[in-house]
Amino acid sequence: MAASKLRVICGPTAAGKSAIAARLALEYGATIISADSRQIYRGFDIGTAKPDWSERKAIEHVGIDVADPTERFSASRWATLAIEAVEHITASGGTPLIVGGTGFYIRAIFDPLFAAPDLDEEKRRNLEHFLNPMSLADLRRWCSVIDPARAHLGRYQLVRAIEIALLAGERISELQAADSSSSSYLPAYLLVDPKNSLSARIERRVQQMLDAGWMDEVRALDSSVAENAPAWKASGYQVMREAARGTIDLSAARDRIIIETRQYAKRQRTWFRHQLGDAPVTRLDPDDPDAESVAQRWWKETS
RNA sequence: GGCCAGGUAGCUCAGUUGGUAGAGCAGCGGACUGAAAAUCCGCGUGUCGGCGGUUCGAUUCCGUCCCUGGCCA
Repeated sequence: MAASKLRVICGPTAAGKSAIAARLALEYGATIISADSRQIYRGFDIGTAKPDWSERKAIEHVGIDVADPTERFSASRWATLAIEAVEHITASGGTPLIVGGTGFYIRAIFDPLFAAPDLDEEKRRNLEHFLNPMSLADLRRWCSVIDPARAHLGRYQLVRAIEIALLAGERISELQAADSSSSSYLPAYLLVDPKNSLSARIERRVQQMLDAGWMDEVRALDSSVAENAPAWKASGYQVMREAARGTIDLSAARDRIIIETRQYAKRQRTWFRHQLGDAPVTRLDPDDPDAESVAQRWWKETS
């Protein structure tokens, strides 16, 4: 069976992906699948720039509000959900459009993750109990013995590599190499990135979030969502929580959030620069006068 | 006007008993296979406020001027 093409709009945060996606989705009757690891969480709305209710009424969105803030989500869970949505939308005559900035999630659709070995939950908990307090340097030493190909990575990756090696007797690096599964989809990327104005766009958007009542949202979440819930890891939320509690003042919080968001956007740019593989990528700068025609051409070329 | 404390990287500052300097933050580059808005790795030349003087050599000592803050008039 030939792989079918899937349209994906990606790019750094605050680049203007949603606006372009909304225009195309309205015009062509598409359903948007959000590829965003923070918009999955219920209640974290303003700071994750979820589409508001009027937008969601006009355009069908999936992948938003699908998890409780305390749940640890995963790339494979998202990929499963997204593929199901694509199949469902296609079967009922619609057109799926993937839109988001979580590159790792998006890649999991087109370059499927290896089938993870089942780990004994109790053993895993015990091992994590042992591993979590370890220093980064020690974790790295362990990993360089057990699965050296992963020893250069970050803390969570090291822990996972050690767990899989010790509990399943397999190395992630080898599971990966041995994995031959392939996707039934091919990506057609529209990479949205304002070369010069991203920083200013971020600043503007943070201010808009503040004006839209972000502080009130965070105050309410602080009293109802556990402090260590994964959803709090979205850019700005921990700083806003500090501001809501009065530990830092609002203007300092605002400055800090702008910085955090820029740093995140920079990591995204690095990802999209190197991790998209051989797939065709159409670049769009929303500041260019021909942005709209680039988007239209991209849509029509992809069928 | 007088006295005091400062003026060193984009910012906050350290330092050089005279041999032209380094931290944090910011910034930049990179990694990434079930936590990814996460987790990590790498990158530090800048008239050491200006001009003179002493010295083989001054960012460092001396003089002078400029700027900022504080106190006194």
